[in-house]
Amino acid sequence: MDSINIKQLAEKLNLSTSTVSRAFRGHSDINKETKEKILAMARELNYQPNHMASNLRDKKSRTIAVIVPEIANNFFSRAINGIERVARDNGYHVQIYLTNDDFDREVAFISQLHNGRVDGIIMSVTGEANDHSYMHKFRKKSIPLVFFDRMYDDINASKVSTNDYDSSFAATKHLIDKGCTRIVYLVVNKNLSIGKMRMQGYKDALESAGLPFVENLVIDCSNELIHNIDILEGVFRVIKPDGVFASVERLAIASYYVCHNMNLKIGDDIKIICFSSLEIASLLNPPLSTITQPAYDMGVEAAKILFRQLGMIEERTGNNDENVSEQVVLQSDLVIRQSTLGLK
Amino acid sequence: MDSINIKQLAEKLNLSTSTVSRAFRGHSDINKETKEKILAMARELNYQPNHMASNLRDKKSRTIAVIVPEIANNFFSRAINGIERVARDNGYHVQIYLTNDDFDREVAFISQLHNGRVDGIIMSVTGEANDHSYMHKFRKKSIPLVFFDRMYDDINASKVSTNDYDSSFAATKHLIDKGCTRIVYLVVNKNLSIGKMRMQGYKDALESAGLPFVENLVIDCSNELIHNIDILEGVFRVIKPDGVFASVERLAIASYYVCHNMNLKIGDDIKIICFSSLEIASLLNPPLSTITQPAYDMGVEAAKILFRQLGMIEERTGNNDENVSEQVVLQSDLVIRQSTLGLK
DNA sequence: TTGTACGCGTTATCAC
DNA sequence: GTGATAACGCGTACAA
Repeated sequence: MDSINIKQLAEKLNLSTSTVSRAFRGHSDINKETKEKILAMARELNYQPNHMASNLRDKKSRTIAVIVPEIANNFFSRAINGIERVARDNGYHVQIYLTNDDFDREVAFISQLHNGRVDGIIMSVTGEANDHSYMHKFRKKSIPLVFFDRMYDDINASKVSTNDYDSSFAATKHLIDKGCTRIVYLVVNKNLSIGKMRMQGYKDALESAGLPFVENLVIDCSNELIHNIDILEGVFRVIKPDGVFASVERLAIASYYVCHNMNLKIGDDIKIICFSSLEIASLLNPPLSTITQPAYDMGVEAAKILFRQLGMIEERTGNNDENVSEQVVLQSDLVIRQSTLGLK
Repeated sequence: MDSINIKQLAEKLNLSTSTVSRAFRGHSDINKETKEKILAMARELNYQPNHMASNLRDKKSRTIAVIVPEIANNFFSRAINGIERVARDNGYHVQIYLTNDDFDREVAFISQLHNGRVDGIIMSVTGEANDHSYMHKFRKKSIPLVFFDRMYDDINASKVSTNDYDSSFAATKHLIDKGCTRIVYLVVNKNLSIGKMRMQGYKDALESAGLPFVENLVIDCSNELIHNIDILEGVFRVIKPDGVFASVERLAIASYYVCHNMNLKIGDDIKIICFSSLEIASLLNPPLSTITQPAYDMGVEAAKILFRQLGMIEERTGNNDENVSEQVVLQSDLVIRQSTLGLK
């Protein structure tokens, strides 16, 4: 431990620690020359104010937490990219927490983070239907929380989402327009509000086209590829759907594997569309039609809201009420490709 | 700010702060009953020891930094996944820093992190050929550093890599075996040691097959898809290679786009193979042959080394020298798919 | 313009 | 088994 502290630096300069401190904070008046001298010496000795100490003093960690289900996932990694960008611009640091869709871990993270370690939290929740009233306990504390994409409706916090209902409606309608009549809806977790919204869009699109909503066509899947392949093989064999609407990317991927295995021609025998952030959707065999969410922008928006609540950015309106929670809805893009078109 | 501190908690219990502190640290002897009473009250008042204060006291942040070029990237996001896993198991927190391949940012991060904010650093460097002697300055400090995948050879630190040379040799040999004679090598940054290793494997494989190494067949690319497409269109038109060895995934992706545009049949007209962590390589059109790196495991290894150096894990050997830097080499897998096979 | 002194919240050391 | 106290490193009110 050969790092130097403010006291030692002050001694070397024959100055008091307060003066040295001032040189870094820029605050109070300080002689231009002494300041330069201090900074020069600091550079030479490679001194930097200890953050733990500074943070303890002004009760700010200059750090935010990002809690997500997983990171090896196009959507979340891009969102984090956006968050990091904004955080860095504001001089903040970003801590990552992965729940792996484990509710207990989520609770543990949330609890641990309310001890001054971070100034705010951005999160996308696990899908567990458990009681999440535990969060209320923390909502009363001063640390702001922003949800993005996956959220708990019953928690009062700022939220960044996309127009899931409209997108789902449009995607389902697209399948119907292309001639599908037996469209399965693949979902991992029906309890998530986002899952509900997407399913509602699917339902309503069916209805408005005069097609019945059949409970059996809603397929519960998991996060395990192997498991999903099992499930879908059964579904494709028994139900013989002519359309697949996957609420998340990995379910479309599983569908592709199964179709390839079963020699089903995607686009012809069965049309597939899904929510996805896959940048190479057009390179798949066949190119995959997607509802593309603005993942990066969602991260940026979520972070901006958080920093606004942290007072780092001027309020959007003249309103200075820090407790107002913002709701932002971004638009997804429906990108039609071969998987829902078939042979041209 | 309605969070409570140890003093207030102590008052409410008619105890001293030391006793309360002990209840949490488990340390010294403490009456079972008082301890329980304290923990109960703590739970009720939702008290948690302030980490800034604890950290300041014992000079540990229980936090590590992960510096990577980007996160919206299969390889890095999986590696981070592995790192987070190990960190969490050790009760550590993970901070993410993205350089976006900007050398200045890398330097800035490294500098900022040496003020007690983190206890250790895991990083994959930018490709810049600049002078990185600045790192030496910090190497002397006590905070441990572990490189993974992309590293600076001249910096003495622990390193986790894969058998890049062997993989490259094998991949190139595979192309040659499949009949390729004009194989281009696509690279983003030739200055990286990893780039050099991979190119050497390519070179040596050519040589051992009696093929000449032609400087013109080494194509410098960038990180911009649009730009790479431009470059590759020219290359494919003028040089007319029958084989492509992409040193990173995104260059293979760009090649796919270009081949699709130019109506080149991948696998037949031109064979493509690359380093990649793409889980859906087999769903591409055509399925992409890859050298698959154990990204997750690399993250795990890097983190384990770091924690070993932090003294969190018992040393591997009986050797207690903390300054010994470890070198770990993991094996990549060569996975042959249609992109290098052509029509069966 | 600079120096002095205190407190941020915790925990280890020492005394009782 | 418990309480008082000092110190971690910094930043600011106050004094000079």
